[in-house]
Amino acid sequence: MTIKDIAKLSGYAVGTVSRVLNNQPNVSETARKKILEVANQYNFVRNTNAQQLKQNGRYIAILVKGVSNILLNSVLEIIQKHIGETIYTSSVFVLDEYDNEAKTALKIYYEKKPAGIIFLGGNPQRYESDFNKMKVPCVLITNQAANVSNTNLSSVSTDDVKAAEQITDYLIKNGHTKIGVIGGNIDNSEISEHRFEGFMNSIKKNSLHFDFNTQYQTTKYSFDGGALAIKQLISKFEGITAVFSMSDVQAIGAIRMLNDMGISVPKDISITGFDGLPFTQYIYPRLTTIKQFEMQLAKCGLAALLEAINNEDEKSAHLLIPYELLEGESVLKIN
Amino acid sequence: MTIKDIAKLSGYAVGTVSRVLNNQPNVSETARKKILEVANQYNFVRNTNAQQLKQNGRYIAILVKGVSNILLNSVLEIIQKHIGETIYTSSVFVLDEYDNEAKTALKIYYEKKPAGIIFLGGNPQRYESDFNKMKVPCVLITNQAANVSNTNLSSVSTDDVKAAEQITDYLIKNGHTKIGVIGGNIDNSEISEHRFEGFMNSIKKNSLHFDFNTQYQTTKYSFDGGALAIKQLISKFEGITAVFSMSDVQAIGAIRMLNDMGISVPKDISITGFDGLPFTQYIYPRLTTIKQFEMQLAKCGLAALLEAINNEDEKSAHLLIPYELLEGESVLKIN
DNA sequence: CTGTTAGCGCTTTCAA
DNA sequence: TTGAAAGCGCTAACAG
Repeated sequence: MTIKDIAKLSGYAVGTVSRVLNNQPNVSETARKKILEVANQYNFVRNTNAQQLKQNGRYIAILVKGVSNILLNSVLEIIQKHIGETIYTSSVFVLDEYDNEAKTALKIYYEKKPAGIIFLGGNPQRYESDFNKMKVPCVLITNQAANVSNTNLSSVSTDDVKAAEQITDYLIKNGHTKIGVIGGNIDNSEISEHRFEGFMNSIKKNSLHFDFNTQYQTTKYSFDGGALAIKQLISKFEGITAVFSMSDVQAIGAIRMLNDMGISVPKDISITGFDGLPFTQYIYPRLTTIKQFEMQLAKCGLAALLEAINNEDEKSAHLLIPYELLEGESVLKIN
Repeated sequence: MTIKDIAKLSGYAVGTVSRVLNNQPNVSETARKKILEVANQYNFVRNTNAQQLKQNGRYIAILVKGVSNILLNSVLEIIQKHIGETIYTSSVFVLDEYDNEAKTALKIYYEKKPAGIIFLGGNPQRYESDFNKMKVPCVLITNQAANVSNTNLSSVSTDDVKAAEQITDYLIKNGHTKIGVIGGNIDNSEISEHRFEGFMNSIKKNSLHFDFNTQYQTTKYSFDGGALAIKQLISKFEGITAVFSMSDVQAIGAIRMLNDMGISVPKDISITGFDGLPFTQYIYPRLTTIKQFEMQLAKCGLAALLEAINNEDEKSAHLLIPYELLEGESVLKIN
């Protein structure tokens, strides 16, 4: 079944069929009806390869960095659904933590000539030389990409700075002053940098003291990372009563490790997370954390990309999405 | 950059360039070298749309049902990586729980003319009329598809029956005889059916009594599903000391609900899960569960598909992958 | 409003 | 071993 067949069957020419299928004007109602009828009858579906070959630019590539990231997966699902309602087609490429997202994107860029690229997670702009070769609108979702010279790149992310500040405020309000931090490397992870910035804003605002060497533990964003980090933090930070952890998974890993060491959460140590993953609200103790809104991240991200695709002269945008502080059971009020 | 350009630049014709790029014979070493050199120099990448348009059949479609399923996501990641090492290209389509995977697959089938289709999760064969229209090898991963007339469909899954039997044996060995079950609808979920079959094998083998009405609670595969189910189970099944839950998420939901009701796991009630998701080993109590091997599911699944693609006359295969019983802390030895 | 046709970039015969 | 050329299914420009 090709449009040629449909043309023959309907008695019209391929041009007319194509016009109907693309909802273009300049087609009589009669023709439209007849052609649609035949197409439906034979369950006709356009060959996207041929279509894409002609009109380079009805295609959006989605790169997901870290499939095991539950947050990204919800966002992905929403985005795919919405793209389906536009004139664009899309497909998704899955990368693991160690892949170079810019390199992969570049390959796809040459291969498929997409109209736009969506990065879920990752930091493509870090690999400047590859990234800048792409002359296509890109949007980075969940990670922030401000301060980037490349005007192709928009970003939509949670306001990490504000959120981190608020949850730290919450710890302090509950009487904690000796707060340790579990996070990523603030020198090469934008996310960690922003969350640390927010944390420090709160610390300063409340005139507390913070010694990076003894109170901050750099580690991976994983259960094990959290487990390892808390062990070191406890041994080097005397009197610690609370931990600000930069992700839910690290917090969960830390809590488990504390349990294994005979230290109870929140009785002995309070802990907060970041992300608001569903499962954190089903464990004991329910985690006090920052909930990110997947729906908004997804919708705004896609909207920003489409905007950039359609308005050539549009500058890149950098949006911040609201968040919510989930009060769980992992923080104890002291004093 | 098209192969035409490469042809011009290298002094050869497009035909020769194409042959080189496809590693075909009948090309002189000189030509091969020269062309590869030029291609590399200009960072040439073939336009896959044009390629696919010609040779319908170097493309594998991957349908993922339920993105939030962590197990499927690991499997997906591995599969995509491996396809990259073959002559095939792939892309993934994400469906939610309520989408009809057979319908979606059929659309892709017409649109893209794939060489094969991989279903991660889902039960496409349930929608026979649509499913049977597809004359392409398909493989279903994580779900079992035996007893299916359609010889296009292979499946690779964990041996649910055996695994369920073994973990039930484990409960019984620990002194439990009053065991409730939290699972899906065994009438329309193959997975639930198999796991229940295994469970019953153990029950019978150990000459225990089981009353479906009071001891089985049907519910969704989700945290909330588990939470709701345990509540009902407890109220209708007097003397219950253990719960066989058909998924980790249901088990976690149930444990949280029990906590909220002041019932302790495993002190008052023992619970087992199924899937072996990473986070179940970082919570308290560590879940006793069945670990499925993503790596093997992925590799065998892809292998089965490629096999079916290459050997037209090959019958569909139905593989069972081993599993492992993870002994956590959610089961108490009684008696 | 409709039909005809060039050509997207590639692979693959066929002939040289 | 190589080149020339047909054509995959579609869109869009042009002619009518």
